[in-house]
Amino acid sequence: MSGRITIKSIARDLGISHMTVSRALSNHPNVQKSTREMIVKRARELGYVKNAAATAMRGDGTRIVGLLLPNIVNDFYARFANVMAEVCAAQSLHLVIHLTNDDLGLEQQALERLRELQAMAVVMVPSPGAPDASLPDMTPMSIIELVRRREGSGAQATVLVDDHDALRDAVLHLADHGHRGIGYIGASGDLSSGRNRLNAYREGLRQAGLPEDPALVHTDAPSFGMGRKSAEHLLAAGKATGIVCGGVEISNGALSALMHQGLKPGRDFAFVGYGDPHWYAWVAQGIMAVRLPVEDLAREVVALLGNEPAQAKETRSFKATLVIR
Amino acid sequence: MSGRITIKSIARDLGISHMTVSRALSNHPNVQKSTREMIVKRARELGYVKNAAATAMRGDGTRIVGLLLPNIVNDFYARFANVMAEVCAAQSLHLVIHLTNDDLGLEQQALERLRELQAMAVVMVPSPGAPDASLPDMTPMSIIELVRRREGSGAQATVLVDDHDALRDAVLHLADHGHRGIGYIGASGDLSSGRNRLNAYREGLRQAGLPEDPALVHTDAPSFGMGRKSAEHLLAAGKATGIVCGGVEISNGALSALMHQGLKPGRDFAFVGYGDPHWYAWVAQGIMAVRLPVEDLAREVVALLGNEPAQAKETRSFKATLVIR
DNA sequence: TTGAAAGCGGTACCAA
DNA sequence: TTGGTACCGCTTTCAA
Repeated sequence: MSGRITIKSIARDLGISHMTVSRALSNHPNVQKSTREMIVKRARELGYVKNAAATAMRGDGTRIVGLLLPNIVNDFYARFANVMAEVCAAQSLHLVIHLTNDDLGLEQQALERLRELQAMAVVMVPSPGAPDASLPDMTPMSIIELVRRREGSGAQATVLVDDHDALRDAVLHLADHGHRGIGYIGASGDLSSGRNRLNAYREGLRQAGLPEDPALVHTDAPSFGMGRKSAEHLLAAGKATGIVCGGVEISNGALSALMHQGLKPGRDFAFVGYGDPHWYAWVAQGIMAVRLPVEDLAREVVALLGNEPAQAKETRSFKATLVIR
Repeated sequence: MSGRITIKSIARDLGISHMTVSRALSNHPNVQKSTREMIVKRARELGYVKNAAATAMRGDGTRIVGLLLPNIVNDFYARFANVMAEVCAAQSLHLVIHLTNDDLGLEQQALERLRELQAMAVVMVPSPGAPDASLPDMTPMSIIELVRRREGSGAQATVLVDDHDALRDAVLHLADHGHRGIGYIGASGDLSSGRNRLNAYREGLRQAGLPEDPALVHTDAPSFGMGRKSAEHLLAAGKATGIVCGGVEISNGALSALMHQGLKPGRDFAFVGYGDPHWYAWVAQGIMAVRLPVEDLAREVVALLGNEPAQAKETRSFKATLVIR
């Protein structure tokens, strides 16, 4: 028996109607017990699997979930993807990953491809910047925004990190330890998350009774390179004795600038990272960081996958915590 | 206009045959210029995308590639997945990720799901252990094995790391620095890669004129936990002054055992990791490691994706290098 | 309990 | 240059 195994090929093989085979393999009641057993046995022998394309064509939906991340090397995104993959597998969902590199064009391309696949849902970290308003809408894919919120995006739900207190506490902690020049490197205000984090930093300064010095604040489209460059500038300017980061890639970039100059974070220079890869504990005396609730985020996202697009737009957020080292 | 946009709905909308629409949107020559322009314009307005399921049903193949990895948190796998995702996107291939957790059952499940999707190819790191021989074969998906080779697997190709020299050199380097109790933690012999790495370690000992002490060698199914436990045993036994690792997860596990005991790798204890996450450079004085050619592996794998299953089974390997710190 | 027909969205093939 | 038909694999609906 060659070629792909279908219910029809099995039916031909057994000399019966393909409908009987279909019913037997879909656990429909109206099949004689003996017939069903024979069919199930033969199907197993032949290694039959249902053709997902045929199911999709009938309008029964795919079990495909898209995941759009800036990259998957960053510890935070990797861990998120890992949990997502595990939970999706448990529900026999397919996880299709696309990397956006924080680029609107790549993001748009990925969404289009997912629409071709008829993905049932897309989980995405929206890229910074304003997308072309004339783009076709993505219905009927339900879209869940992660970590960042894009205004007027038509997303069904948003799952955010509430990092306000953790970032404010980071500033307060550095101030408590005598730092007066506390720099901030974060995302620009394209997305609300960027603005919120900057506000948390400012509130920290205010509560510590420190003035805000614009020279100590760097904001732009977040990336590893941006974090590194900003940290280099802050170090060169010499006004800062500590840095608080507001972005996972920024954090690694800024850290690399410090390490490159031979500065030991926590000893030569105060540093609070954003996102807490396990190895932060092992660098120098351990690197302080804002820890993100990855597991909570992922589980909430998967829980939302089942929801119908008809539901009201929902926003959930989970608290980040400051890890002091 | 509601519902999903199809060539038929567009045809109805324009009062023409769906065949003309199909031709216009597939760049067939036999369409009048004016007609084509009108169709293309309308399709763009409506946000038409081709239905991938319909294409698949016709037997034209999907553009889906499966990727099976033990996990995606480990730096090596994450970087591999990242490069794969980038290259796949450039060729408008869909990358479907499944995590196996090095478990044969999960691996088998993932393969079955991918067969339902009619994935054109699967790239997989085979799990340790012997799979049930009675399992249905996976044709017509072409399978590419990564990093590990499973004997008699029916894979179309295998892309390996040639780490022999790097591991041997690691042992020689430690011996040069006066170490006589050099432990090894690696995978057991289920897969050839495990055996090869152990052999490289042995050859290093031989060339260094050191005897092999079975108490210094730990091999088992590779995992973070196995690496950590093995390292703890080696440390407790007190015969080893250095450890060489033969596996990416083992390496992180063993390292965590050292750090947990407050030992500084490279100062209190010699340590050679396997796989070289960028932060290895930042821990203690920097951690020595066998660096894997991630980029080469990924590009080779993607190059092989295009090959027809008819091709002879091909094996390519890329050299790892020892990074001394 | 079983079977036959129709349709999902495309394209190859033929007819006009 | 256009249009009609049939088919891919599966299930819903109706008929036997």
